[in-house]
Parts: sequence; structure tokens; C-alpha cells
Amino acid sequence: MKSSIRPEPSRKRQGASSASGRARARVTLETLARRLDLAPATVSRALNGQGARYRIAPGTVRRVLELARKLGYRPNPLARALRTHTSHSIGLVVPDIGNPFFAEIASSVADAARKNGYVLLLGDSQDSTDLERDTLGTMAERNVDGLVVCPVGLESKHICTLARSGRPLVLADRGVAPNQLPCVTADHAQGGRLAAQLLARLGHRRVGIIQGLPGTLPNEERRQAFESAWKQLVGQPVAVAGHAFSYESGVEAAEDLLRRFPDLTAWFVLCNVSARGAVEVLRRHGRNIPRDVSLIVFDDQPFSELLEPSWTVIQQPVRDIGRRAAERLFDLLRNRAKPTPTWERLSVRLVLRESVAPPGQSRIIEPTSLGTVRGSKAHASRGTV
Amino acid sequence: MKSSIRPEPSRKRQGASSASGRARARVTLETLARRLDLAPATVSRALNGQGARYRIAPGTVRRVLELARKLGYRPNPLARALRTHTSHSIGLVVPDIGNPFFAEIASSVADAARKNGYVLLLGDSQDSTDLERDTLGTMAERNVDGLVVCPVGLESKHICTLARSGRPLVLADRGVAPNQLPCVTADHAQGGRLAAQLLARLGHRRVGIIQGLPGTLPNEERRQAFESAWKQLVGQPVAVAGHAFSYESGVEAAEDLLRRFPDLTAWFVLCNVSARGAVEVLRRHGRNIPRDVSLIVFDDQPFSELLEPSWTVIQQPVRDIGRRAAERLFDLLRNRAKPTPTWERLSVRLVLRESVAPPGQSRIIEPTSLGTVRGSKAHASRGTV
DNA sequence: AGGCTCTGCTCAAACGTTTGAGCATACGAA
DNA sequence: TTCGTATGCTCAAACGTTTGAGCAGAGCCT
Repeated sequence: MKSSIRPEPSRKRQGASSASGRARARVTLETLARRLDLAPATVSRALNGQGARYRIAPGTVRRVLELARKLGYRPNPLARALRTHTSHSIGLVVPDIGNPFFAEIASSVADAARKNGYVLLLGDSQDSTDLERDTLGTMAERNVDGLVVCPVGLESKHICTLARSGRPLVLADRGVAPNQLPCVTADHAQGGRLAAQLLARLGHRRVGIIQGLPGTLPNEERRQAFESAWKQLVGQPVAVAGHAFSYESGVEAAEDLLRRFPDLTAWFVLCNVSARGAVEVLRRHGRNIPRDVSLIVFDDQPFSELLEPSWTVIQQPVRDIGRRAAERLFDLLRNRAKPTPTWERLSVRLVLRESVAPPGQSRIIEPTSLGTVRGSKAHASRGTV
Repeated sequence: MKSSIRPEPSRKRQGASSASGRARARVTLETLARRLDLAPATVSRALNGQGARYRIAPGTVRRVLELARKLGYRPNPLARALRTHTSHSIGLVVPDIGNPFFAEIASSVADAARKNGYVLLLGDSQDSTDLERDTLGTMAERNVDGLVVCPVGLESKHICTLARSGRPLVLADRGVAPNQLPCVTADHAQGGRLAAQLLARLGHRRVGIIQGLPGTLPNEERRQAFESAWKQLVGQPVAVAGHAFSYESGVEAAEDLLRRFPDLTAWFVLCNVSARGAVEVLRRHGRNIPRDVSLIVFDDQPFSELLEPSWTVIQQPVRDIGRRAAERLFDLLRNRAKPTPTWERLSVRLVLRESVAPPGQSRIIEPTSLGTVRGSKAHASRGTV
């Protein structure tokens, strides 16, 4: 028998128990150790399944586990994080959580985090590189084990630095330097090509693009793919307007296009929020969609099919993007994968609805077959208040 | 002069520096203390503005601050949290972050957190009380300093327990036991009354409600207020269908109402997601809105005014709800306020658009004035990808 | 000269873990 | 009997802070 004389580790403070009268003291390793007349080290190893490795008697392990369960012991994640430098938390940084696209990303990442026993720190960069940098710094400082970042996308240095510091980091949606970091996005270029092909087949010749934030990967890939396909298919230039992934930019760009290129028969809008602005402008000017202007929008949203006319869209696999990014992050965290800078491009679909038609016509005549989905019930999903 | 012999605190591990060759060692209180030949305690107090209180020489304080700035010292939040039991983090738990309503709440709470120097832990309860309980437990365990909770709302025990444990907690949107806890919601009842008044004035007599999750505060207040106003104004019963804040529930409820009460001339839909389902069903059945069925929806969303017909809605001050909840939380955290169970009900607005009309008619004739806003441009906001 | 007060710090414990190293005891072998 | 080895733990440091208590020296008063 070993001596059971253990020094009281100084005076145990009783928490607020003297005041409230019933705030039970936190149960820590100490608590368990004392009750079992063991050292905290032993208890720790027993709980962490290190019993075999450190020759803790099986009976002892059992007693520890039992008491832990009985007292409802939960290890203190902060102490653990301090000691081990791993916090069981991941960070997610998005440009705007209020945006349904990123909200959906957040939803799938949150889901993955929970299923893996991690907590999720959320940061909103508000499309500002400075805020993004700050937020990433804060999160690194808090020892997040890894990060999913939907970067603003205009600058990449701070992100590369962070990743090089050894912290697993996966980019989603917008990549910066996607050749250096793991990255999951929609196949923006494919979307651009599909849009161009559709409009070309319908007989359009003079078309315009309402773009988002120039310089960001989604914007450039969508635009360039469209332009290059259009050049090849139709051989005409493409008008471009717009400066941000925002409603206001959509409004201004639409006014701009109407003024400078009133003869365009179709618009390719690279962002669903901008598209709302564009539609508003068209209505205000009494232009009919699709008779006067055909509209095709990048990114589907639940309401797209409810509108009159319903929007023809390039549908991104939003949930999959978030899910894959999270999966890859957790693969990295479990050392199941090396941080290869593989760039996964997930296929998009063209969903054909009412907002496109041949120039001057009010509806599509020929059922097209460009790898296209006919106005489908894409969005069910859960509800709101 | 004091002795400058300080024991090397055992061997300093170099981190990964030997491997990567340039991972600079973390700068801690120790680092500063050594360089300045001071005790960590002194450095700590100097940095925390305790200089006066603990009689640190002003010159010393200055030297400490300077070096800290020069070396870019950032206190380790985990160590601090472990020691002080306060983490400079808050938690936000919502039923569904993918839902634009809660995404907007998250946006405003995230904003407040950042401005106050806090990080935000996000939890998604997926409208499950069990998940909510787990998530809250996890967050408490991580020592979040406070919580904003948009509860599922069917059970309140775990939330009350958590709050009673002394952790500041503010409810938002849906209250559970709102008489015991600080709470910020829209004035659901006012919304219900406004809806009833509008439909009554337009001459409707047989109307129905498509509800959300029964038993939750928003659902009950909206429904009851509508019913009681309706009883007073029209003296007719109100049909009720629906079982969740979801698209599917909206579809089923709409089918249900059409089958059981085909003669209703107006529906009050308590959730915008359900409303999408309801509209789908009406279209499928060839019912015209508003001629066959007038529609009024609780909660405005950016797309509501773009639809054809545009939706008449009860608009909630979503951002304000989130902002106020966060403000109240931070007031609690700063001890600027006692945790009074005050329930703030923020005013809603009736936004009149095309989806309502007198029974059998296609549009409103009489410009009504029920504290009503004429189909306004409510949503600008920032954009998406 | 001795005591008192003030100044400017230092000490060491504490928060709750993890983890490498080491210490008793028991048992089998020589 | 003595050594070697296996068994089953314990010790103590470490993670990076914060904080109550206390100590040494200087200056002043009596």
C-alpha cells in the first residue's frame, strides 16, 4: 500500500459556493486524484487511454473512468490547450456572414466542426483585407488548430504567412494564391463557359457582364472564361461594368450598361446580390426580361426560382464547398493528408429558367441541351422565423 | 541595484525553429522580464495599467511598454483565460445559421464582438434542444464570458441553469422564459395584430394561418395576437396549419389549407421560408395571389419585394435585434447593468406590397393607413459571390 | 541610533492539464 | 542472498498568465 498522505494543495477556494450556497466545486483532475488516492498524472493517463503505454493497472483505469463518469468530469479545454498547444477549435473567416452564400458555407463548416468535436470561431472580414488580417491574427493567437478561410481575395501575403507558420489552412470559394494552399471552390470558369454557350446558342451577339469585385478569383475566372468562350463562339467584344459583390454595385453597373450599351440583349451577372440591383434597374426603366434583356446570374438562391421571371442561374454546390473544405481541414488536422496545394474545383450546373430567351423574344422555344438542368426545385431547406 | 541573477527557467524549448530555421520564439512575459531584468509579475502589472496601484516606477512602466511594442508582445489569451476565468470570448447559438434571418443576427453580433475585442464562438443547434444543450455546455466549458442565444424555444431548463450559474446570457428572437432572462425580440404580437387589421380592413372574413414551430414564443405570440385581433375585428375563427419553420412545413400546410378550407381568401404565413413553400403550392394549384388568396408573410427578406407579386410582409428589425442583444450582453459583461429580465420588444412594420388585396380582387384600391409602409426599398445590403 | 513609512519591486502560488523521468515494490532467476 | 526486471505508479516541470503577500532599501522623524 502506498502512503495516502497527500499534501493539500494549499487552500481550495470554494468558488461562489459560500454565497450561492450550492455552486458545486468544479471537478478537476485533482478532485478525481484525491478521491482515488492517485496522482493527477495517473488519472490523466487513464482518462486519455494511455493506460497501457504507461503501465497503469487495468483495474485502476476502470476505477478512474467510473468516478469520472460519476462526477461528470469534463477536462478543462483551456488548460489542455495551454499545455498542448492544441485547442480543439477551428476558425472560419468569411467576407460577410449575412450573405446567404457564406451563411450556407458557415452552416456546413459548423456542422463538420461539431461532428468532429471542435468548436467554431467565426470571423467576418466585411470584405476588408485589413479586418481579415486582424481576425486571422486573433484566431492564431487563440490557438485555433486550423482555419477555413473565404478570403477577401485581393491580397494573400498574410494568409500565406499564417499557413507557412504551420497552421492548417484551407481556402474556400475564393482562393488567393490557390497554387500554394489547399483550396476548394466552384468551377467558376466552367460557369462562365456555360453562360456563354447558352447565350450564344440562343443567338445573342451583343452581351454584357455585371461583375463583382475585380481582382478576386471568382470574378476573374467567371469573367475571363465567359469572354474567351464568347470570343470563340461569337467573336464579339463583351461589355463589362460593376465593381463589387454588392447590391449598390449591381444598380450602378446596370445603369451604366443601359447608358453606354443600350443595345445589349443579354447580361451575365456574376453575383446574386448585384443581380437584385440589376433587376430593379431594368424594371425601373421598363425593360422586360427576357424580351429586352436576357439575364443569367451566377449563384442560385432559394428565391431565384420564385421570381417572375425566374432566374436562369449558374448553380454552385455551396454546401459541398463548405463540407469539402472542412473535410480537408480535418484530414490535415488528423494528419491523414499532407497540405498539398490541391485546388478542388467543384462542378457547377446551369439551371435554365425563364430569364433567358432568344433576343427580342419572351421565352425559350428550343429546349436546349447544354448539360443544362431545366428549372428545378433546387432549394428546399430549413426555415426561418 | 538589484541582483540580476535570475534562474534560467529550465531549458527553453525552441519550438519548431530548429526544423524550419526561422520560426521566431514566442514572446511571453518571461521574455520581456528577462530582457528588462524584471520579474514577470512586474511586467504584467505594467502592461495592465496596474503600475500606479502596485507602485511600479513610471520609468519602468515606460520601458516595459516600449519593449513590448518593439517585440510585438501579445498576451496569450488562453493562459490569461485559465488564470482569470475570463476568456474575452462570447458565444452565439442559433437554430440555423444557414437561415438569412439568423445569418443577419450573427452578422450584427459578430460585429459587436469584434468592436469590443471579443472573439465569437458560433453554435448551430439545428432546431434541436439536445444539440442546443450540448452546444451551450461546450461553450460554458470553454469559459465564454457570455452568450447570446436564439433558443429553439421548446425547453428552457438548460438555459436557465446556465444563466443561474452566473454566466451573462441574453436571449434573442425567441425567448424561453423571457420573464427570467434578458431578452430581445421583435414585437411578434404587434405584427400579428397589424396583419389582422390589414386583412380585416380589406374585407376578408375567412382567413388562415400557416404557422411555424408550435410552442415557440414567436409562433405563439404571432398566432395568438392575430387570432385575438381577428376575433375582435371580424368575429370569425381562424384556420391553422403547419408544424415547423421550414419549407416543407410550408408546402404541407398550404396543401392542407387548400384541402380543408378551400374558401379562405387570405393566408398569414408566420415564416418566410414556409412562405416560399406556400407560394409554390398556390402556383401549382393555379391560384392567383392576391385575387384568389391574399398573402401576408412574417419577416421581410431582400427578395420579398422582387417577387411577382411582391410580398406584403411584417418586417422585423433584424439587425437591431442582434445589435441590442449584443449591447445588452456587453453591458452585463462590463457590469454596467444588472441582469434584469427585461424583455425588449422591438417594433415591427407592416410593409404593404402586391400580395394582398380585397377578396376576389387583383390589387389594393384604397391606400390604407394602418401604420403601414408602402412597399419600400428596405433591402440594399452587401453582396455575394 | 532606532524605528517608521514609503517606494519599488520580487516571490510563489494558482489556474488545470500533460508528460518525461524516475522511484518503490514485487517477483523470478542465478 | 542478491541482482535484474517488470509493474504501477509518483514527481515535478511546463504551458503563460495574474495576484496577494512580503521584502529590501531609502529617507525621515524622534
